[in-house]
Amino acid sequence: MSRSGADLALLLLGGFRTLVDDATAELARRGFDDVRPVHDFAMRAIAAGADNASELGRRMSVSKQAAAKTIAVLAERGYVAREPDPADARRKLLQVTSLGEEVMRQGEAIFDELRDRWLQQIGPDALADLEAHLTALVGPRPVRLDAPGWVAHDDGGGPA
Amino acid sequence: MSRSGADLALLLLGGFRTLVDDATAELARRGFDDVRPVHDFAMRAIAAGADNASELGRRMSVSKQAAAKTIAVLAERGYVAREPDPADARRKLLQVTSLGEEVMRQGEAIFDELRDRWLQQIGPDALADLEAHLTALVGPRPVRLDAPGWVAHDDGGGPA
DNA sequence: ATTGTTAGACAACAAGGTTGTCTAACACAG
DNA sequence: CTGTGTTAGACAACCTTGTTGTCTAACAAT
Repeated sequence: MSRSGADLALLLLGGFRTLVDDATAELARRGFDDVRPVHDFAMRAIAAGADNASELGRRMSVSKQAAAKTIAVLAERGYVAREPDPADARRKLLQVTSLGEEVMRQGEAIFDELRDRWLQQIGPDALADLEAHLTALVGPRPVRLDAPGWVAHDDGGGPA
Repeated sequence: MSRSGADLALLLLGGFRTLVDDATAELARRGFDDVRPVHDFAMRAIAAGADNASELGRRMSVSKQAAAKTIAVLAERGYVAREPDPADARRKLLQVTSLGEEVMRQGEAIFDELRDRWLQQIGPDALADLEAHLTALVGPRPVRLDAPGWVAHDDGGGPA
């Protein structure tokens, strides 16, 4: 019964990965095989007002160089456009293209469907509790999606 | 305030990262500043019987080359030792050193303390529920800790 | 003995991150 | 207007964790 703290961590990671892997697979099935959740996340930040690389970096708690790399990929694949900012010649204005918006729409729908499936499995009350408790525990920390070298151990059951 | 599926994913990631970041920081504070949770995880697998690179790769659902790289790091830092296997000249026997065992011990203690803190915050019942539900939702999938970009690489590379 | 499988090493490369350095452009004194 | 500081973005070197591909040595089994 009594689980270890490491199990808990693994469980959370497992939940996250289950969701994300399924979503990515489904997104690929729908024709977008070159987008990852990070990209979606970045597009959302751009759409929400982070319209230049430095700002995007700040919002994602990542260096501006890292942000620039992500943007380069996104631009290359046609999900965001870059134009010179008329108001500041240093800046390049970012804009999510209609293709990018389509990805965000589909991504959202897929994640919602996935959540719905969970809802069916454990019931609305349990899911609401889970979310509420997690929210309380995580607190108001900025969302970072990076992190080289994370996880912990398994213990007890042993990796199957 | 019905949340979106994406929020749920972010919440799970947030929970995981909270735990892991705190644990890594605490481990560093205790003198182990060159170990990451992945390393801990690998050591545990080794201790649990994955005593050669190929087997370790299999258990961690990762290529044997990736496993070999991790082992190289672990060996370099003195957490595992490699000796030739007398029974099979191809193999190199892996063994967690006493230093490695110390890390595992500390890591376990830290994670348990962290879980305890959560327990204090939301109560034993809520935590038990959270774990039970997550377990049900994640199902029996193998633990993978990889994922650059959080998801499938369409194409890993290799010599052209 | 030939044939097939496995372990491990080496190499090239992907994707995401980090610093550091540099230039162009802005902002704001004085 | 000019000097000084800050900011945006680009470029480059490098880290980490992963991926394939290729190769040799060693084992296994016909």
